[in-house]
Amino acid sequence: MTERADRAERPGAAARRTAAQPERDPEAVSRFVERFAAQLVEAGVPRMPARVFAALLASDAGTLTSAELGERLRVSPAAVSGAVRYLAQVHMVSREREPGSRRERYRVHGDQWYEALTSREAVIKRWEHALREGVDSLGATTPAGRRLAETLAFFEFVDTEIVAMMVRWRARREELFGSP
Amino acid sequence: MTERADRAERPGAAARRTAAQPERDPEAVSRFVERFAAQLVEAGVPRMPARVFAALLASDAGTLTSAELGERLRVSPAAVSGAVRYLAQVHMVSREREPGSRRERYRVHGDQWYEALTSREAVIKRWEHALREGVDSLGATTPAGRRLAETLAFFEFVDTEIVAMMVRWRARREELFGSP
DNA sequence: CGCTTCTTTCACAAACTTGTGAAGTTAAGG
DNA sequence: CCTTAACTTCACAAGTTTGTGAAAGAAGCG
Repeated sequence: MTERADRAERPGAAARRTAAQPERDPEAVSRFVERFAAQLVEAGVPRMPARVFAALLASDAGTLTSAELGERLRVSPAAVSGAVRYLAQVHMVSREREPGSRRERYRVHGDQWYEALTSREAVIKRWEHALREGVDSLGATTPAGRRLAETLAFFEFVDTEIVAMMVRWRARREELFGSP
Repeated sequence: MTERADRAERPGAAARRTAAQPERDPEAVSRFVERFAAQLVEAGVPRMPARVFAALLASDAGTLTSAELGERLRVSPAAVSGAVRYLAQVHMVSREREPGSRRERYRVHGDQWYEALTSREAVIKRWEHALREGVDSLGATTPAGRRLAETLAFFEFVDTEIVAMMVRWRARREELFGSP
């Protein structure tokens, strides 16, 4: 990826923008969405969920309807549906029904998704389980068994550390951004 | 000379098995390898690299040659080659040339790979970069911009925390397992 | 109630991944 | 030097994954 500084905007633009715009410069938003989504994809998130998620992140309200998502990402309702199902399953978004409309609204929990992402509780638990089995069946006193046991200990350590870390984060966040 | 690896054994364990096993019960090893690999796959690691990595983890010496890997996993040399290239790129294994032979030896750095896995330095750095761009182009004072800024702050926080955490881990590890 | 609007499900085609055999490359050992 | 063992690269076939259009399924609103 080369340096293609195609800025659609000049410094003044941000100031000029006023309440009239439903979302700021769709160009810029889309650029961010695609770039951030690409990074998520590299980290192992399936593509469409990554794009949907990035779009939600970049929305002012932090919520979008299925229709809005389809429109912004230029994909079919079916694709949105699938992506949202995935994201809900891994707790990166939640769905809310808007009372008085059959529209569904998807929301990124600004302050929860990255906690989920970082800790990956379920994933780590399964690793630990597999490692424990390995230690048992290879024998805790064999060189390989010892290696597995150490790895297991590491993940257990991380588990507890992350809990503490998130506590510190919430404190720091308050300090930086004020109370939620 | 292929079979001189994997032999630093304990008396008790050796008694239960027949003395001449090149690796402990290949059945059990293979079962662990496939199960652990499956978990890695679920976490986003490509299949063959995951299997190769698990096989190395479960080897007593912590190293295997390309030929040994191919044999244990029942795959072609080409597959091993590709998998190893991937793993080396993400620093989960390193390759060493055995002097006096054209065999290459792949090693899992018992105490480094999970550090790499956990911190995912490069990945997080790229996320931060994408987020910074996003804050800039959406405007730091817009709601969406603020959300991105907070996410960015979180990752920066995690960066520094993880460094400290790994220091604590090394201490704990020594305490649990003695010096490296 | 039934119309209308929105969402989900399903079968399938296109696009991408993976692993293979075979040919190519490198370097040890005669 | 030439042979040969060991690994790598390449083109391609098999197998997945993805996203779509079409049709069916909810749910407000008249």
